[in-house]
Amino acid sequence: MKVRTRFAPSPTGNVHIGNMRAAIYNWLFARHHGGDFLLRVEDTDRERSTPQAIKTLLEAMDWLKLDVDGEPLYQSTRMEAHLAAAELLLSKGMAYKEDKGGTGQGECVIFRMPGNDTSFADGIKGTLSKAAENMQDFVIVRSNGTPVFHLANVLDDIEQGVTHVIRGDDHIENTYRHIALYQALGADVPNFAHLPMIVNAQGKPYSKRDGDAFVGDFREKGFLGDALFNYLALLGWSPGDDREIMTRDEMIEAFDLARCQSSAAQVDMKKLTWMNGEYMLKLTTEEFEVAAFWELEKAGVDAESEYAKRVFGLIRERVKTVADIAPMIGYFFNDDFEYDEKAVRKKLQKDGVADTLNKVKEIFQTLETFDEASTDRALHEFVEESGLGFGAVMAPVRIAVSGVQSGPDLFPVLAVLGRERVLERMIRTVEQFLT
RNA sequence: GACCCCUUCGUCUAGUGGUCUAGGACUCCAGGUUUUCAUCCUGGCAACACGGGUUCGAACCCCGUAGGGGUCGCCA
Repeated sequence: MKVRTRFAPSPTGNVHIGNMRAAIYNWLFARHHGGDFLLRVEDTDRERSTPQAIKTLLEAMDWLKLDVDGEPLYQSTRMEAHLAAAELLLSKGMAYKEDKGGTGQGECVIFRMPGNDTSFADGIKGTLSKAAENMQDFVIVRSNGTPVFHLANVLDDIEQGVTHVIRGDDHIENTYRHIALYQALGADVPNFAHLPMIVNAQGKPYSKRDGDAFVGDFREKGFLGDALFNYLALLGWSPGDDREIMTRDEMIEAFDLARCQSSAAQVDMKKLTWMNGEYMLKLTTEEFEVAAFWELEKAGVDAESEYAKRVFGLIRERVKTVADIAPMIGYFFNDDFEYDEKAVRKKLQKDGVADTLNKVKEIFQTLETFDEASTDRALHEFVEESGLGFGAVMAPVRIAVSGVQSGPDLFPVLAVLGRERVLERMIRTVEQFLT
């Protein structure tokens, strides 16, 4: 039978990375087996399920390149079928109505647990079981007449022909109920696999306060979709060898539920950042330029020029995230850049620095050409003649033209900025800090 | 409280009875290359939760304890 998995989020405007990882595993599993990966939008909460929220969800999936087979099923269109099934269960005596009283809410429909012990083979955790006496009847239709999650979820999985339900392990308890529902409805029980949760840096479940846990946040922080996908895929799963940076095809080929971890995993931003850096390196020059362009647009800089492309080339291999780009090269586009206080205090405001900068300025003025090779040669000569350390010359010059003490190779930076700008900045720096 | 799940370096993990004085990656630290910055290279620190069994032999099997997490009739 063809494998069919699904991702069934409720669109609330944010997609938690725990959910998104579940989506990734469903996708990987389906692709590995040549099956279908389906989407079901559980939009029964009309308040929160706005068109905007659904759009956000689809964008997140698109960003991670999780392509869906077939049309998405919107749960809100299935209410009649859900209620009809409830009626059927009622008529067979498998469910009953009850007025919970007190609140005067009216009668709800309650599913009657069949009273037998249940166990199932979880694809990740192995055999799980629960005794009948520990399972209670549960509500499937609210007193206001709307179907509850358990009913809707199971019916829609049946409708979509889902063969493998891969979801968070907070659903384990629900699974016993769902199995009873499948059986009561005369449907085949699918295979289940329960993923451990993703926790915050304190090892606790993510809460609203933690931030950091929504897919959109990672995008805003400058991470690449492919990198986040790779990172999340490896958070709770490993191919069994030492591979970490893997292509989609490699991950699809190696993916196996049995190799998934059954304990919770913590997100490590440092490792994600490292991995993202590796992916930044893999970007083509064009892809990098596009990313850099948008970052600068966001910062209000017009970066559509040959000059900008030269600047991008300087930092091409030294950014870890796309968010690193703008702050690293702001001084190329803005003459009123800020000076880093610490850099000024430690490297600039020292005896002799004014002298050094003035001399270097004079040297630069007299150079026949002002390019990478000539400035390089000239500064080396100056270092030798003056007897100053290389760092004692380079650092002040760098801070004078960029405001910071670290950055791309200095000589190319000088060349791209051009003689005029370099001289202006050196003069201004001396006036501002050294007089 | 009841029921269920989980437990290898700080973190992600490899490991399915002997090859484990426990391997890799990220982080961190120390050297080195680069007469700037970053990269890069080499090395180092660092773990089988605890206690009992079973076995010639246990990180791997069993039991217990502790700790963490989840669920507990109208959220999904």
